[in-house]
Amino acid sequence: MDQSGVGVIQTQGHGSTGLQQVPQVVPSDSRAGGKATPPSKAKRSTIDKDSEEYRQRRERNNLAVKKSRMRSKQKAQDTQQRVNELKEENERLEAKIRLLSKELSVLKDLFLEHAHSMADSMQPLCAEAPGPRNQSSNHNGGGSSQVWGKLN
Amino acid sequence: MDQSGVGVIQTQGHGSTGLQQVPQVVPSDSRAGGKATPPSKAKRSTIDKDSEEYRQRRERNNLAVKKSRMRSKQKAQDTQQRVNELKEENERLEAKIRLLSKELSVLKDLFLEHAHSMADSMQPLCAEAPGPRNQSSNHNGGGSSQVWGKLN
DNA sequence: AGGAATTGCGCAATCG
DNA sequence: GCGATTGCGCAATTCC
Repeated sequence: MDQSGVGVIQTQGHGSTGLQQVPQVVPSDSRAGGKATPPSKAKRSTIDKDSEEYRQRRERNNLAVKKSRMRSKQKAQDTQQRVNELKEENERLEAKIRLLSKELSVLKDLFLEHAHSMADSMQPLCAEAPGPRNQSSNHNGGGSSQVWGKLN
Repeated sequence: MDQSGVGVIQTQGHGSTGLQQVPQVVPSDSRAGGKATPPSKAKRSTIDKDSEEYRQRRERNNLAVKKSRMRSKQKAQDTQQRVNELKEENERLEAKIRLLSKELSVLKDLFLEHAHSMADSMQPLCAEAPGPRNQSSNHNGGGSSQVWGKLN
């Protein structure tokens, strides 16, 4: 980068780049709201660019601008990074969900098995034997499952 | 906003705002790499601001700049929104994890209860009675729990 | 009243 | 050669 910015830089007329100009801003009146602007004195319709005070103000503002832009850029970067962090966390959470789901599934299978063996040991009374011996609990993809209906 | 930009605007020297200047860019040589810059012809060290072609280039560039900045801003906004979306999703996932954990806890309690009643029904043989009657399964905050050790 | 912070804009140098 | 980026300064506004 370079950024000679051509314009009106030198604090004075130090004469380094051979640049010269005399813009002379003339805002005519610089009023938009139409309020009452006591033009008392009318100042000098030409903002003396050569004024010491003017240059100081400009320089301070330029500094502020640079600072503001730096922060703006930094913030953008931070936001981007936040996105990455959140993405990672999301994956971790999803992994955990997969794990918990699997555990739940296993436990439910164990439960069914137990229920069946208990039913088997009770031959005399209540003779009932469901068809399929089940195979892997209820694989409900994503519906809270609620254990099994009861047991909220 | 205004953006008189002080600078060198008028396509010509139509003289409307009383602005006047004679910047005369003189990059001296505009060389940094120190490579060989065949100064053949040497062109005109002064870029005629009044050139028709110059104004066209500037105008096109200004347009491009505006466009670029718009996109940049848009991108930043999108990124910010992405953060919000990810945050929401994160909360959803965490809620789901809480739910699954609770279900798991309940199931484990049921399991223990069953185990105990089964042990109770077996009085004669294997006379063994652990101390505490357990109270609410294993509340391991966040360690995969692995159901109970076995059953990977 | 006033300075710092923002913001829109144009310029010029670079980049691709 | 040209559009896209980028750093910078200016000026108007806004914020404090």
